[in-house]
Amino acid sequence: MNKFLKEFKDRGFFYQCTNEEELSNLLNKEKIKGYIGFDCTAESLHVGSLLQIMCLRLLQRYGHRPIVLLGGGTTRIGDPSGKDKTRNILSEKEIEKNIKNIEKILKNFLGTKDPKTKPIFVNNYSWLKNLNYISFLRDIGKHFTINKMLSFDSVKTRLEREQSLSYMEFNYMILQAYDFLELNNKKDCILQIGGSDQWGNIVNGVELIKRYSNKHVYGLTTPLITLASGAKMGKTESGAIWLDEKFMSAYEYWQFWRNTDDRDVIKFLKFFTDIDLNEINALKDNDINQLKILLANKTTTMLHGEKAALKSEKAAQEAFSGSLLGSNLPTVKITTKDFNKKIDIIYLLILAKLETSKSEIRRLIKGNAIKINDKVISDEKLILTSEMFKENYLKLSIGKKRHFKIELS
RNA sequence: GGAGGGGUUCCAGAGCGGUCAAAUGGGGCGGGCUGUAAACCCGUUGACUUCGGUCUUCGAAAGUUCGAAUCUUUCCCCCUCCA
Repeated sequence: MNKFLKEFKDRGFFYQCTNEEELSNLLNKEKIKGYIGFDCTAESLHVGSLLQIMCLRLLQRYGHRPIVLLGGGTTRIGDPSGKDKTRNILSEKEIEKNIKNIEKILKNFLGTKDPKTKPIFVNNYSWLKNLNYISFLRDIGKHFTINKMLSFDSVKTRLEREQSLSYMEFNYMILQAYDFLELNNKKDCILQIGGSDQWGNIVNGVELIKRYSNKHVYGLTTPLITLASGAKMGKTESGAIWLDEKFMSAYEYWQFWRNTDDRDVIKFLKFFTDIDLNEINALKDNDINQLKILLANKTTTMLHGEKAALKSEKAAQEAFSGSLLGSNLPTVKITTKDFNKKIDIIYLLILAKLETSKSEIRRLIKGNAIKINDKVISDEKLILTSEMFKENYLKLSIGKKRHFKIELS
């Protein structure tokens, strides 16, 4: 088997392939281009897309060239896969903004100096916007039968649930197939990778290219990641795990990985780091907490850089082990002016925007959750005094996991 | 078009004139145990509070009543069955 495919499988990325043997042979013979499409509905990507990104990284590592397709056009339509309702359609401006930001994020993962494997970014709006309806129907539409389109899961579930499926959305799969054709024609792209929910869309593209150009191209899908706890990857109650400093700090990102379930650690090391598989196997019996730190460091480095990762690790050390005042902790500043108003502990948390509800803060205090300099605060009316500050800052903890440096300035 | 069922706090889902800020389960949050894990146990889960209470919530609006999530009317939205 081709080496890339082997590692793809060994890391657990593999779910289905349209023609594994042929693809393997081809990959042995030449360097190819492969693409993944990203939806631009949100301003940023979250951990849910990370597996796909890692696929492109792996491809790149084996000397192939990744193409990132930003769905500027298709986002204007909305993919019905996995949705039981029509999505909100975004404005042009929003989509443009999202695309720029998502591209920036992906460059963190796929950036390289090697011109041969440098990622190619394309926006399908550039070819979709000018499609001529009649010629599109004649050239492309004729290759799709309604009979088959109706048999796709994404369509079937909608119809079964009697949720309306607009003609616009119904066309999504054709457009995605057309994207592949376009990339094949213009960029000589012969592989599309995607999540298992994209299988139908991917196969459509492969078949369209076969019919239209009589060329063989391939599709590869990744499994849906299931966590040991049964929850969905990357969604916590407090929100998505964003791959973007703007929405989630490096420290929080680091913490997300540090808190991985024991049972998922090895799996995640394979999925989300570049660590050699032999090395991971050798590490298996190491202390599980050390492995989590390794995971957190590698993933954070990849996205936010090594400096940010190390800083996060340090901050975590300071926050969780001992009473050392953590200079690397997330910092919240309060002004001397506010301090002079004799603010109490409740107001401090509001002022620092760490909590929004006073009732909630009272509850936390009753539950021994609030600490100043590692001492439990039990008096909700406690006024901040200058003795609490050492060199203008104090450590404030909410629960066991949220630690902050409050700085007086 | 005809006949029914329903919209309740983050979710599921009880309540069907006062004792309802609303059972129960899930989730969240906090505490304990531990390893910043899992499992388990306990507490908590509308807002504000001088901790006595006060204010705002049960699809929307209006009404009946001393008093409504619960009754009436109109409106909006879902679902099931029949044609």
